[in-house]
Amino acid sequence: MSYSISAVAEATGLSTHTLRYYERAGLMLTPVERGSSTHREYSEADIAWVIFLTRLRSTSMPIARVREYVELVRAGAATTPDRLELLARHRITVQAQLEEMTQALEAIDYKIALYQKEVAK
Amino acid sequence: MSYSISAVAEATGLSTHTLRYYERAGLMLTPVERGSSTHREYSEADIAWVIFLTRLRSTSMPIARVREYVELVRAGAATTPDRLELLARHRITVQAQLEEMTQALEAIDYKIALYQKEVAK
DNA sequence: CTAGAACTTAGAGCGCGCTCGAAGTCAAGC
DNA sequence: GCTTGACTTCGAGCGCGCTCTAAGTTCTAG
Repeated sequence: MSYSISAVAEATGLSTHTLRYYERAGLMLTPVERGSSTHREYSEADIAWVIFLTRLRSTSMPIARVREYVELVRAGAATTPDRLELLARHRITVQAQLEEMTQALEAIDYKIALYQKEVAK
Repeated sequence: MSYSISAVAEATGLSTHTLRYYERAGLMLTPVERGSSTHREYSEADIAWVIFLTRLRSTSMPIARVREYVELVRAGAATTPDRLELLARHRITVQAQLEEMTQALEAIDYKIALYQKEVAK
């Protein structure tokens, strides 16, 4: 079973523009298949990868670093330790972001509480 | 007691460039005082505001929306309900970001675990 | 008093990550 | 077979948020 680019766009929340851009940018594990036509045919595995990709992006991994990671994957099993390290490093930044965001949420909630008290008067 | 721009930069982690940029962009509650010279003299309140500002920014509130908020604050107590709504709306996006990031962390941890198993072999 | 570091303004420049446009090709339904 | 809308490539354009530059002024230490 394969999926059109618009189906994948719908499924992932990315635009078709962005999907093509990611492919051009070398972020796919392999170029997407074309079947008999010139149209892209995404496999389930492609979609799973795009979704993981968006996880990396949503935690602000720069596209260049995603590409590094992709290149390691393409280079085969020997790069597992490098991939591990890349992800472990990224994990640290995600943790930091989570903490920053939690702090920010507290600050916002504090102000909200003040304003609610004020409005309730 | 007042603080030089470089002291504030140090305290907040922003660059002096960024601090001036924020002021120009209308993100300060009032323009920073100049005392007897042309140099900025930040008050404690200014610093507290800059820090809150960075909380909004670190949760991806666009500068234009921060400015809206600032303008409401400047407009006085009558705008409290509007400020409340603005922050409440923003809170929703912060929650969403937190959830997205938590999901991403899980995905990353899953891969890390796989790689660790692989490496341990 | 002087040297040098820190500050000033205003505008230009930049990096990132898309996003769009143009011009053309292809596929599905009538 | 034809129309209509989705697809193709590839380069240009854009919005955001800084970041830097230049040229000049001011503060501080010796």
